[in-house]
Amino acid sequence: MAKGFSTREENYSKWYNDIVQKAGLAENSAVRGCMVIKPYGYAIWEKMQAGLDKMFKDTGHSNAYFPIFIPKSFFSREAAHVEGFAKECAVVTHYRLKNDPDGSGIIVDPDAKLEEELIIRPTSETIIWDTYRNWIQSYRDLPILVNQWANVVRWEMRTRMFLRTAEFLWQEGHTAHATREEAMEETYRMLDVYADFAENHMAIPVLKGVKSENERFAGAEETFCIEALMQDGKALQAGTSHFLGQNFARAFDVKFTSREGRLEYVWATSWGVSTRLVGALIMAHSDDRGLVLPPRLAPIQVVIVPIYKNGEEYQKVCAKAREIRDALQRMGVLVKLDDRDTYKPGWKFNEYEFKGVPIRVAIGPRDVDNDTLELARRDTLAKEVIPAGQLGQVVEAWLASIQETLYKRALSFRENNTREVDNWEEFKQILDAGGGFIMAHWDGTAETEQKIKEETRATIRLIPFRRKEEPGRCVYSGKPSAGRVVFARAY
RNA sequence: CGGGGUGUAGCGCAGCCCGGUUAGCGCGCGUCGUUCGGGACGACGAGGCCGGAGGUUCGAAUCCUCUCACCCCGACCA
Repeated sequence: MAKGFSTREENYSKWYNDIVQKAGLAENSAVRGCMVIKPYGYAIWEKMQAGLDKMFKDTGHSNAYFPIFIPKSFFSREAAHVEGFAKECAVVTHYRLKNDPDGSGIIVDPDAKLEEELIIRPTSETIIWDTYRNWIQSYRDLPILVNQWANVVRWEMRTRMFLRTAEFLWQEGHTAHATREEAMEETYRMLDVYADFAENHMAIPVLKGVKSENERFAGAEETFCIEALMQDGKALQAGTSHFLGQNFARAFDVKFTSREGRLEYVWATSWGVSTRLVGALIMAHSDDRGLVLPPRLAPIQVVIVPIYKNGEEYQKVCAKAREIRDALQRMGVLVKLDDRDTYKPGWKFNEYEFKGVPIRVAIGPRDVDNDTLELARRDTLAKEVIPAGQLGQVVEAWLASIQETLYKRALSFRENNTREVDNWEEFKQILDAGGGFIMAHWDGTAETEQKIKEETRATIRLIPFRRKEEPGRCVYSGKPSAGRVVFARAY
């Protein structure tokens, strides 16, 4: 185990914080609840953005940008929406500072009070639908398929790096459609995009389903989500896609003339994922030696560490190292040659290990003489000496294999920690003994869900889309149930 | 907002109960030398308004009062 690292066993949340800190992903800032995302952490987010952005474009969406400030009155137009977000909004009340007359510093100028306060967006439905009103008159103007990359602010009581911060980065898609069916299709489509991204880019298997009423987005008719299981047995909501019905169209009076000449309200969706995904990535794959990154999201896929005793060897080894770096680069591999003379090879091995770099190539004088290279893979920690000429094909194979191994490992973890439970005592016992997903019957009432939450801190993560028809009895109330839902303690 | 904790060098901490020279340790940092295939070693060196304000005292990191900040656990949430 790495020096100065907590283990998952010992203290899971300390382990998580150690990784964030030691891998150089982020740090706390001078502002409570807000983090500084450091270059390496931001590079991971950029890779996520790139992957998702392409998928959004491929499904017909365009990016746009709306203001960070939302007039308070907009916000209160949709009743459920305000209700849901009111408690965590930052509000701008003034637009000017001035020197304190008593000379002790700077104060808010009381004469610069805003006519109407501005909310710093916790999400952008209201300002976007206020704008869409002017964009939409006819069915010919539909659909509108827009996405925005932005920051949002939700004044959370308690925060955790990446998983919950007062300000976070995300994307929010906001679409407008002529029919319920089309909007519903879009809601499903984007959830599939998220699931595809989670599984194929992040190597994290996810469950897809519908949120219960309690967990539904404020202002939505239905919220779909993907849920992943973290290594400590807690669930993490990794993405949501909302069918907003005509709620926002009504609130902002967005109507269009249909093909049949009728004036109708527009149908809406919204969907988002955030920098929280970075937290999911950490908790899904990393081990007691540090971060483990799936190759598709690794800012550095291969690091080359030269080994040498003196200046002469340094020249010789680095010349060869530069050759292989260039060769890998030509193949499109993200490769870094760390030829710094200020750190020792052993130090670098550890450094890149806790940064989660998938493949390490070590090259020393012996390798140059024998025309070999030593490769090590981060997921299994296996080392292998290969002929230098095979580097390209081995790297390619390993990157694919690491991506696959991580997914399979995460999948088998989830399978081993998903249990069908029909007995209330067992339900509680499993939660206290490591958690995981619990598939249990539920009577469908919010009251029962609430009671279960109060007694166990577990919530309904989702009602699976595809669940077998299996009549049963609610694990808590014993009342009839049409099928199992997924319970877990969640982040 | 409730409960618990912590503020002493860049980071992690000791010292505080029981007040008394120049406030200490580890890591990190700088210079030099030896090292370099899994976090090297030695020598020398730099770095502190002991979170802030007030008080008690001949004397405060240490005792008292007040304040501010942050962290952890809850409630709330992506």
